[in-house]
Amino acid sequence: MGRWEPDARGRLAKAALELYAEHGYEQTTVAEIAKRAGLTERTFFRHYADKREVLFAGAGELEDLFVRAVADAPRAAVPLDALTVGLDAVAEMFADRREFARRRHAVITANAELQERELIKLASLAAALVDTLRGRGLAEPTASLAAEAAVAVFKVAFERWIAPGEERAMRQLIRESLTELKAVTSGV
Amino acid sequence: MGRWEPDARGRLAKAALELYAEHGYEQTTVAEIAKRAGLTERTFFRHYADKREVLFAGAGELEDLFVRAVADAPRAAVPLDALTVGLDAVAEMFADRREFARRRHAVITANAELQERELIKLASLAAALVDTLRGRGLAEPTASLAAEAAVAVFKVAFERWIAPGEERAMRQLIRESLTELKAVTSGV
DNA sequence: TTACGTGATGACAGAGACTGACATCAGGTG
DNA sequence: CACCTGATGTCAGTCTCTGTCATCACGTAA
Repeated sequence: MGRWEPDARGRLAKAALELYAEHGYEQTTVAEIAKRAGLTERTFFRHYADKREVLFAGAGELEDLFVRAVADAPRAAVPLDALTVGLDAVAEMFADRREFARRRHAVITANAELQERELIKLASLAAALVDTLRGRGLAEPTASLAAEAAVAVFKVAFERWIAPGEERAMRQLIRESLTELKAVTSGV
Repeated sequence: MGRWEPDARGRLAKAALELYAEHGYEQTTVAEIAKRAGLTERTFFRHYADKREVLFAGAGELEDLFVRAVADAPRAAVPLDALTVGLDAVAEMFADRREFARRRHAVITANAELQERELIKLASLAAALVDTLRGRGLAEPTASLAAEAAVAVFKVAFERWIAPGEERAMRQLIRESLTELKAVTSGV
């Protein structure tokens, strides 16, 4: 056995989600999270930049996955179709984590600071998509608008996917949201 | 003359923007802002909920203006046209404040925490637009997608409007961004 | 085996954001 | 003149987050 219990980072994330869910984000102190994980407050801040970031460790991977899928989409694909390839990749990644996503999202929805962090992660995703679309030859401001549209579709589809009782696959909800977006922007 | 210098709130906002621009947001303490405004730190927090909010006092008015314009758009107007009425109202409100908007936006762009706050203000705007569109009879998720699209158009047009050397009116940039959005979502 | 470097953690002090409670006091009101 | 009100000041305290130094199991090389 090593000197320390393994996976300190994961233990902190687990303790934080539990405590945020049990007592609320604001009512939970970092010292409490660290204690439940068998560590000290100082060590928490070595693993996570701040008290919010502990809920968003997976955002980078989601961004990488999305971006890579868009970049690898057929060169002939129209921007929105390339973005759809990325959306499908994200849907697949989430597929078997619906309950975890529900718990996590309930915590975030209950607190404005956490929503802010979620929004900037989505903004970062949008910015990365803009770069990728530009790399595919799309000009501004079209690239920004297409990226924002794709993120909007993701947001809407995700919220529907985690709605209580919802059982349809995220991929299907993404398809429906894309269709709705096309309809509403075509001025019907 | 009254017991206190007038417009404490405005003095705090002015001092904060100046100091954030001069030394950066993080390097500025609330005590310094209060001192420049001739007040104490405690009084700052009576006027603004936190150190960031002092830059976003106008967000509520922008939201009200936008929402009211959409609500008052002709009943026959298609969602995107109603939203365009709102965008035009916002453009008019900004018209004579381009230099102030540039200074303020430069401060926000330089700091992630301030960007988070900006994003949640835009999310609040989007949520208010959803309510308004629902009031006009639009169903979900179409209402959410239309609102997100309108906010995306605003973001893109605003950024172009404050770009160095840009002199075109915001209304025109909004028109162009709307056209781009329609093109990209129609799959061209 | 011994000496040394490395990396994850702990301990501690301190700055700064934010809050609650109470004090102050000019101006209005009866 | 007594009283109330509202904006501000003062002070103590909690919590987030950071810098710095100490600790110590483990791996590596002489």
